Order: sequence, then C-alpha cells, then structure tokens
Amino acid sequence: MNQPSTRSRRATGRATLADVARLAEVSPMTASRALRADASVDPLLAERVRQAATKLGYVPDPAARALASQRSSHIAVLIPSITNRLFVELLEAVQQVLREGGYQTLIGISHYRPLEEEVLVREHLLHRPAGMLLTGLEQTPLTRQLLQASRVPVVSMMDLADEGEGCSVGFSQWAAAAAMTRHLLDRGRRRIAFVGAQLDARAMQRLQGWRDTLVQAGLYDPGLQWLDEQASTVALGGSLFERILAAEPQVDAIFFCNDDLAQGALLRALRLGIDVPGRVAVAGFNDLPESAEMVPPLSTVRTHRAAIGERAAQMLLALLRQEQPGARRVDLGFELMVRQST
Amino acid sequence: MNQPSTRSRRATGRATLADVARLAEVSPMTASRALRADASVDPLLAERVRQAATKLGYVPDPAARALASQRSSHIAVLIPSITNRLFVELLEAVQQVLREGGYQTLIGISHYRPLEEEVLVREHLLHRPAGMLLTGLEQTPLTRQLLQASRVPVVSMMDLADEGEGCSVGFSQWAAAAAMTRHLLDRGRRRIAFVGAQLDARAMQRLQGWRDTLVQAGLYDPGLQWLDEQASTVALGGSLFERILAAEPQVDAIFFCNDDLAQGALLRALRLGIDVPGRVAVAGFNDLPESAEMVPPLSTVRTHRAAIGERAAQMLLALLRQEQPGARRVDLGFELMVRQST
DNA sequence: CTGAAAGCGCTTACAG
DNA sequence: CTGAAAGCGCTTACAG
Repeated sequence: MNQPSTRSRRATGRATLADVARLAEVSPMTASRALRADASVDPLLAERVRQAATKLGYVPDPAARALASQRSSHIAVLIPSITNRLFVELLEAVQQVLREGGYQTLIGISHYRPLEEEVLVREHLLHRPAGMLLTGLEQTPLTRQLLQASRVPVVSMMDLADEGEGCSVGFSQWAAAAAMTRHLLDRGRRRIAFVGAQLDARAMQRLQGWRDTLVQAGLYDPGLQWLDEQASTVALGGSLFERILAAEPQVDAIFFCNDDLAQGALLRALRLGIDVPGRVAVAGFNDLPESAEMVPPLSTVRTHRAAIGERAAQMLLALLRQEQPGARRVDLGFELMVRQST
Repeated sequence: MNQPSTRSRRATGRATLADVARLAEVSPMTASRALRADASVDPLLAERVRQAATKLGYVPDPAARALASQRSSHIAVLIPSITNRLFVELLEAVQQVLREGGYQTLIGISHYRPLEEEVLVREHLLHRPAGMLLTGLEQTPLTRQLLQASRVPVVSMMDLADEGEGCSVGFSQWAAAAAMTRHLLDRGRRRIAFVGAQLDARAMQRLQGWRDTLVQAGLYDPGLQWLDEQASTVALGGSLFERILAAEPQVDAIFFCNDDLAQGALLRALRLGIDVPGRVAVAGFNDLPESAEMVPPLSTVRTHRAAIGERAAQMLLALLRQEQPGARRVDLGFELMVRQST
C-alpha cells in the first residue's frame, strides 16, 4: 500500500489536489471545481472538500494551474516611472488589493515611452498574466493589438477612456489644470506661465487645460508656455523658475505641471529672496507630502492616486471573476488645495 | 498526417520545445539541455537547436518549466517600504539586473515589520521563487528556518552579514553615522543631538555610531537622543526640530537619521527664521535628490543604494548559475556630503 | 451535478 | 553525450 514508484519525483511534501480529493472522498475534478467555486458542485460535497483542504493546508500550485489553464495568477502592472512618488502610491494601492484577491503583482516600468511599454506588454504576455493594469492611454497600435489578441482583461489607470472604449479609472487632467488656472485668475493674476516637463500625455493635457482657460479669458500668450523634455525634478524646477523670471519679468504666476518642479521653484525663490506669492504666485500639481511643508506652503491640485489604484484593481478583479464591473469608466476627480503660494 | 486528436487542447499557437527539437532533428531532451546550456551537449547539436529556436521564435513556457523543475523564473524582493525613495532606487536597480538575467521581480513590502516579512516569505515560498533578495538582517527565527528549508538562494541588501553568515551587499551604518558625527565635532559642535524615527535596525545602528563617537569624545549626553517610532516624514522632521530646540536650547547641531527629517527641519528653520548653520547645524542621511536644493543645501551621507541593488542582484544571479559569487560580503561604503547646513 | 481520460510543456531520473 | 519514459499538479473537454 502506498508503494511509491521507484522513479518518484515527489519532493515537495506539499498537499496536492489529489490528497484533498482522497480525504473528501470525491474525484480530483470535483475537488478542483469546489475549490474554485466553479460550476455548481453539490454544496455538501463542496463543504467536505473545503474542510479537507483546510485540514491538509492545501495551497494550489500556481505553476500547475497556469500550465493547465493557460492563465497565471499574476497581474502585470505597467507604470511610467517608479521614482515618481505618484506612481508609487498608485502601485501600493494596486498591490494591496490584488494581493487580497489572491494575485501577485508584476511591475513593469515604461520610462514614459510607448515603445518600451510595447516591449513590456509583449514580455509579460509570454507569462500569460491573468490581467493587466496600464497607466494612461497612449498605447502603440501594436500594443493594443497584442492585448486584444491575448484576450487578457485590461484596466487603464489615471486617464479616462472614451465611452465604450475599455475600462478606465482616473480623472480629467484637463479639468484639474483648468480649475487651477481659474483659481489663479480669480486671485487677480494676469500673466500666468505654464511649465511642463517630461511631456507625457498627462502633462500635455494639463497644458491644454491651462491654455483653453486663458484663451477663454482673453489672456493666452504662447510665450508663457515653457516645455522641457527632461524629467521633473526639484532641481529642474528651480532652474526653470529662474530662467522664466529673467526672460519674462512681467509674469505674475507660474503653474508647474507637478509638485517636484514647484517645490524647486519655491526653494529657489527663497535662495534668491524672491517673494512668493507677492512677486509671483507658484502652483503645482499632485500634492506630494512635502508640499504642505514648503515655505510658503504650496497651492496645488490633489490627485487621488491611491483611490485610483484601488478602484482599478477592484475593477480588474471583477473582470477576472466574470462579473459586470459596474461602471467601466470611473472618474475620481481631484481637489484644489489652495495654500499660501498663490 | 498531423492528424490532430479530437480532444486537442493546444490553443496557444506558440512554438513548443517539441517543435524546436523536431526542426533541429534531436530529441526534446537534447533541445532542453542545449537551450539551458546545461550538461555538455555536442556543440554542433547545440548550435542547431539554438538556430531552430530562433527560427521558430521559441520562448520557454515559464509555467511548464516551473512545474517540472519545481522552481520558477521569479525572484522575490522584500523591502520595508516603497514610499521611501531609498528602497525605490534599490528596487529599480535590482529589477533592471534581474530582468536582463531573464527573471521577473516580485515585490513584497514588509512595512519594517519582521513578522510581516515572515508572512511574505511564506507566501512567496509557495510560488517557489528561484531566489530571494531581502532587506536587512532582522529576520525572525522562523523566517530563517523557512528560507533554509526551502533551499532558495538568498542575498541580503543594505546591511552586512557577519563573516560566513550568508550573502550580503551593503555598508556599515555605524561607520557612516560615526563619520558624520566626527564631521560635526570637527566643525566645533559640542552639543550634538541625534534624531531617529521609524526605529528600524538601520536607524538604531546609526544611533550607535553617533553615541560611540560622542562617548569617545567625552561629549555624550543621553538627553540629546530623540527617538520617535513614527515613519520619517518631512512634517515630522519639522516638528521634532522645533521641539528639540525648545527643550534643549543649548543644542548646536542635530543629526537626523535620514534626509526626509532633515529637510523638514530646514524648512521649519526657514519658517521660524532660525539660522542654519549659525544657530544650529543640521545633518541628514542618504542624500536624497532634493537635499542639495534645500536652503541651505543639506550636509548628509550619500548611500550607494543603486549600486547595492545592482550588486546584490548580480550576486544572486551568480548563485542561481551555481557560480562562485566571488565575495559573499560586499561593502560598498558611503560618502560624506558636506554642504552648507553644517 | 460528477468523473475518467487526456493533456498543458517542460524536466527529472534513468539507462545506454 | 543522448534519449525514451515518466511525471510535475493541475484543468479542459467530454460523456454520462
């Protein structure tokens, strides 16, 4: 009895589905179904199976499951950058939810480049992820095609897809930038510069929100638009701040496309003895933790990135459970944080 | 010919090892070995196999490989926090190297708690990672036991293990803190406070470096040791700065156990009009990107976290290839960054 | 609702 | 150095 074959390879010692089935006195198939809460298994049998599994401390082997089902328990999450705190907080929320849902998170960094994202999508698809979470909507045509062909469920984070265009959770960058610009106008500012860095799609949408608002107010001046392809850093913000004031002395407000840049501007102003907001107002975007501590505290737009990550992950889990995800497009909005720099 | 079985499940369309073997006119076993550069396969055959694989665009199925070999192509990387930029940079370097080595990175966040780390180790072990990268050396006894029993190769990052104690890449927190303390003494400071937050093992080692140096100088005063269990943030640094100066007016230098806290102190000093370094010197630890931009620029200790991540990942890859990893204990040192806050 | 058979795509453990 | 056989631990696709 229990004569092990001479060529046995069992080395794991872990309980297997067959062990559970034997203990529950059902076939492995029934055990498999019961444990996945799959097709309608007789509730009594299902319960017996579950108890057997608990008793044996059974944990399904992810590799075996993936091989048989052609689908893994991994979810690939692609973000543009991991040194940008924004995406770190997004990621943390995502991972939390996915982990509770029984999935593991694989992270890919695209460095803001659609072509790198394409490579990442291709690589990850080889591992047959159960689902994917993407940042933004600037996928290359090939990326879209690969995803569609793979039939892997996808949810996009940060930006909002057009109606009927796929699942997305985010907010309107345009509206948020427009709101901040309007705030500056309300404060009596008339020569409002915009500084964009990195120049990813979201920065450009913010630019558009600024521009449209100023055009409408009859105050748009293309000379006040400062774009820089470099990554956003505190150092870059400081240097741009100095250059703008030198080039356009009549500027009375600068709207930076994110907080790193704006923080750099505030620090540079301190160093140079430039009065903010007296001489010039400074606004940022995202509301990073340090922004409230700056001197003066930075006015900015708070974005709900943790909520976005959480919601997007939940939506993906619903998709994986074949449930209707409720809304396929969730707008989580933003919040204007008026502090003392404007 | 090529009569597919009526119950075929092939749906992937991907080339399989059998396809490669057929094209190269060898057995699947030989193809498998050739592709892994395993046992000495006849070089001519190996070349034929490699060409066939390229021609077919063959990519091994990770799930099948994991199931058969009981070892996946994933590497688990456990870090204490992902909102701390230090670990983000560590992680980025790690992931880069692992990816080039053909491995995928799975991230676990322990929130600085050994017990959470234990849970993560247990969870990840279920997925049979090829290897693991841990942060620090404060594993619980059970964690150590689980790791040892699993026989999964492990490399520790940041701290240095004792000789013969397992693989590690890092630097001496003690020496770095001692060096900064000596610098403050050299600048003529005599009442040097130390501020620790989070109170993880590394913060405590820094505390020890500060203490030992002051004891040796005959200037140690336990009343100047400020410890706070909260996470290090800019806001906390500001509030501690204010409290310390109120409680110990004769303090002439404050050594914060990391840059976040020190930055908060500098900002608070600006707000309160306290002269740094005139009234009090401020020092940090880690050299975050913003530190050089502060007013005044922050003196701190630069830690080589990217290099640590890179080196640790390389060491793990060497272990996985069964190579001798050269040194099993690599000290990457630190650099004193003397700027204008001290 | 349940189960016996086959198969997912690799590698281990032998034998030669 | 090479290969035929068996097996890793699940799920798919049927049949009943």
